[in-house]
Amino acid sequence: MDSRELRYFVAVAEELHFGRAATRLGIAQPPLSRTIQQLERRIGVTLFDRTSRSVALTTAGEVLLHEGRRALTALTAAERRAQRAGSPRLVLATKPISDGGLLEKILAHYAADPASVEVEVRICSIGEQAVLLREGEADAALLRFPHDDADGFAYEELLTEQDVAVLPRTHRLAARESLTMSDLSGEQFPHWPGFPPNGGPLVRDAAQLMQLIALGRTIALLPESTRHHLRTDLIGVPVTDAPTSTLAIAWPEDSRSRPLAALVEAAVNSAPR
Amino acid sequence: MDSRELRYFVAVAEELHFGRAATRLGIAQPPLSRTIQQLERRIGVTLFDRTSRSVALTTAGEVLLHEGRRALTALTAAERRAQRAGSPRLVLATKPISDGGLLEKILAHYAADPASVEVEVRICSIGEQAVLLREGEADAALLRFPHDDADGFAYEELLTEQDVAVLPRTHRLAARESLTMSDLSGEQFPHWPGFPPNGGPLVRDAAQLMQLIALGRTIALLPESTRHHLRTDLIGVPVTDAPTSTLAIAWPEDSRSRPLAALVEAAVNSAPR
DNA sequence: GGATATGGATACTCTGAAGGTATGGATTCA
DNA sequence: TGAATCCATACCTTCAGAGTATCCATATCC
Repeated sequence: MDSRELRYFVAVAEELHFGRAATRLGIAQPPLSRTIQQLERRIGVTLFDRTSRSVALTTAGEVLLHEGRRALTALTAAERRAQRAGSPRLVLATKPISDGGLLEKILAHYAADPASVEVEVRICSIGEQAVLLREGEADAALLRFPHDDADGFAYEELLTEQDVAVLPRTHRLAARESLTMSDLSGEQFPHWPGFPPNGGPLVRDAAQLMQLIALGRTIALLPESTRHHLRTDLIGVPVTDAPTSTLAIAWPEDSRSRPLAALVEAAVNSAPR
Repeated sequence: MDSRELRYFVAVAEELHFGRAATRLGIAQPPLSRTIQQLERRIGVTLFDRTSRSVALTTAGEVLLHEGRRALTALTAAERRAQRAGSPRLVLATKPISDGGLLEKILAHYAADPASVEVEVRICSIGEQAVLLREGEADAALLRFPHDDADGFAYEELLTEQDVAVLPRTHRLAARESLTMSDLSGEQFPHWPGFPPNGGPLVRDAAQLMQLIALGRTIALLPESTRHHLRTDLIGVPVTDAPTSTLAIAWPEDSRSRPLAALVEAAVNSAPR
């Protein structure tokens, strides 16, 4: 199959509207209609049930949307990885607050390796690391289980922490030595992107989250290590029965790059124990 | 990136010769040279070191070959899976001899499910199941670990067996009650495709293997269950310290098809214990 | 060392696929 | 019933991709 056709198909499948999809693709509507028809004819299945008023995916269309997206990201990933293969430099994707204080150690450890190359650290917004890794923009990423998803990646677990409640210092529970989850039952938690809305404010990055907590609009359960770099108007209070999460370094399963292997090793050696 | 360019690149990378690659692609050499030049220019890296006498992959080229092959199979897989999504039918890929006698049970179990759909069984030659699964030709495959590789697939282990030595009845060891690996040290084992040559005859399918064993040209270590359907001129002799192998059913990690889930369940329920 | 062969690059020509505009025809809605 | 919406069709245009002929560099051989 031609990747152009697939890109067009995905656009229509996402918009469920030929006109809008055409605009998004920067072409006129008629050639888009034709291309989709050609695609359907060539592969021999109907992809959309369309009336003159509505467009809906068929079962086959749903499958093609799902698998096709994968194929397209694989395509762009191939290109990006090839581009970056020339320049001897690693890109490490990480979230701003949840590196468990390990990031500096990892970089120092790795830099001590005489064969080390330059490491570019890309601070990502929430959930973005996996995308960067999948699209070949990054060589490795620090992920946090179970929040992040490592399917299709190899990974090494680095450290497991319990969450603490991050509260404004003015919060009624801020002075407590420790809390239990039931103490937090009435609280408003943030709405993480990619998760179902829970009534809380939508949060895209760490600074924004901290600001919202400071304003008393939400509170959050974050890994213990974040306590070391909280703003002065916030406080982290232990929660005895809080969930734990595990920091891991992940990389594309099939990568056989030496510098990457050294970086992973440095990360593992930087982890406690 | 355009999939056409990538296909052209892969052809040249595999042939390391523009003329041959062009022939293979069914086009003339000049447009191929131009397309590769355009690709290099667009992504900004040199993919081949070429003199007027030789063509060699650069590091970036190697990366693109590896990743690009993946992307192309993902592309064809997307198409095949979409094509097959319409017709309610499952394709199960398996090797001819190594189903552990389980295949019939699985099919019977599954057919008993009132919601079951037709199952096409594709008998594969060695190592072909993973390819069929990867390319979207099959919905599930019976694999044998550690011989087969399940990377990128989900799987359930079904049963573990110890290998027996399959010998011609005329073989000097054929009458023995049992053997050890050291008894077999002087024997000629077959050359499995995809493995380094070991001097033995290259074997592509089961019938061929059995024939070669009967002729005394080779012997093989095969799962115990194959003893039930050996030719009468062959015999399977237990080997006390032979390696074990595990039969598993594998499927594309991200498949969410109901009939497939039912088939997997039937397979698990068909397995001993 | 000159003749020959090999193999990728370049110059040019041409065709068809991809894109554009105009419009048709079905459905919804006021 | 008329207007609006939206996908399909008809027809035209353009440029990317394919072809042929040829050049140029290097290896090979007598």
